[in-house]
Amino acid sequence: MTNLKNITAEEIIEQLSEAVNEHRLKPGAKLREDEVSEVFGVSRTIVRQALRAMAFDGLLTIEKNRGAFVSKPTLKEAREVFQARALLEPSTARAAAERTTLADIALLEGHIKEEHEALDRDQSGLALKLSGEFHLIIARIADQQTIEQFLRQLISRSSLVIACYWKRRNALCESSAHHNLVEALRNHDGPAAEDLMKGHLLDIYSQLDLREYDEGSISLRDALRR
Amino acid sequence: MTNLKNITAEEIIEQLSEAVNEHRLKPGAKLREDEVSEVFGVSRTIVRQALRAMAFDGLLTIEKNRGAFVSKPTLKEAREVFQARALLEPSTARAAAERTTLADIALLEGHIKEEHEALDRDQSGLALKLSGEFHLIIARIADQQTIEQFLRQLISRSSLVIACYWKRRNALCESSAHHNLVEALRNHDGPAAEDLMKGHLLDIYSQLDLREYDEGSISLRDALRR
DNA sequence: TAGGCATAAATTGTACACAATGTAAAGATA
DNA sequence: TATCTTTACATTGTGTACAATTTATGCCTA
Repeated sequence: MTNLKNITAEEIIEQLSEAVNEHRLKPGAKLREDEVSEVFGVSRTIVRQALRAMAFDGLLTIEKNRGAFVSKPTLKEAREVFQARALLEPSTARAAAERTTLADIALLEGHIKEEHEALDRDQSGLALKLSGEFHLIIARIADQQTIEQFLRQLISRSSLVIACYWKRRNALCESSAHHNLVEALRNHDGPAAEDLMKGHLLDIYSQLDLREYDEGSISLRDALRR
Repeated sequence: MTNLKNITAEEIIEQLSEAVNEHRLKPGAKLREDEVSEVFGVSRTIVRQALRAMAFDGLLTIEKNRGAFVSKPTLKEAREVFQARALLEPSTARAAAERTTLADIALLEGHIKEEHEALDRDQSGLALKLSGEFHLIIARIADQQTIEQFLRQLISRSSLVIACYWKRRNALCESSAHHNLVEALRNHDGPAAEDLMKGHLLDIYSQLDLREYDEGSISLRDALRR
């Protein structure tokens, strides 16, 4: 991959996170320290730093003496992630609307364009990553670094949720939600941006299959008893 | 301190975090790896794990090749922390109200009692920590682990903000806000809990001195030019 | 053949040595 | 004296060896 030496932990985090967000690394996948250190040409020390950092963001789950795995959100976690986003993002979009510049608009539109192109090429993973970045940019426009950090985690975890619970296997529905949001931002219409974001999140949420299934296997015995 | 061996990184995080939350470790304080490892009787490897973890929560700031310091929130960060809390906590309090049990009430009242006792003994640091835990318990009652994690960070960082920007040096004002919140939760009155929490956070925020001061020193030259 | 036990291999966890860097002290020069 | 340089020291960063643990393999027994 990147063969130039002096690869830093941050670069590994960047690349691995991207792979997770694009679903090239799927929930449950194991990341062996030796393997990663070989791929990037660094020592295990650096790799461990990177894996730990990603675990803090919830992207990986580290099981003691067993290793690092791409996290598999439970149903509860999946719901919580979108509940948290529902609290943070609409207000943030409203705040962003009041500060949006022309450069911001251009950036957002560029992202939408790339996203569409990715979808046309059936690179749904890439499209998903770009879609997530779109939401992050809005937090950046709002100039809310603290919330942006939280959102970065939540959006990455959303990607895991989508990997696990998305209803239609084929395509990410091509909605005009992002386009409408950009319009609201362009017009500095805070309330509209807030409403659109709220609706957009509900829209995504509704396309997840979060029905309760038998979490059990606690009661396998019960399940077999007729 | 704890002399029994096999001290784990988590225990170090726990103890150091407590010290920061109680203002026994003040913003700007340096945590040398050797010193910490001596105190806890563990190797630097473990200490480094702990310090890194705390840095992720924003409690410490690690400067490359210089070490770990208790974070000093900037004015902007201070505002952002409370803006984020304002988005998360009121809704969480409302959700909590619908699920509060008698055991929860007892727990919260116990906390309030301890907090008062600490204040009576002039242990304002301890009171502050207990006050923060009160807010965390509400998130736990709401059964929102994701939000609880974020709040844990935000509340710790609030403690740093208070250490840096609290107006009156002497006492944490003895308000009845927590007591009123418990009443709302007891009555399963979600809207009331939400409003009380919103007001409570504004109340704390208004007691911070977040006036813009000359962040500069960028322009020392300008400052001296008459 | 299935299950359990012992052994070997693979993998992660930790300590430590040394390298890289930053910091303070002493000396030199003007 | 003040400022810059050099030197020595203190502290953090990284690679590696080894310990602890888990996982896989083969063997034995019922």
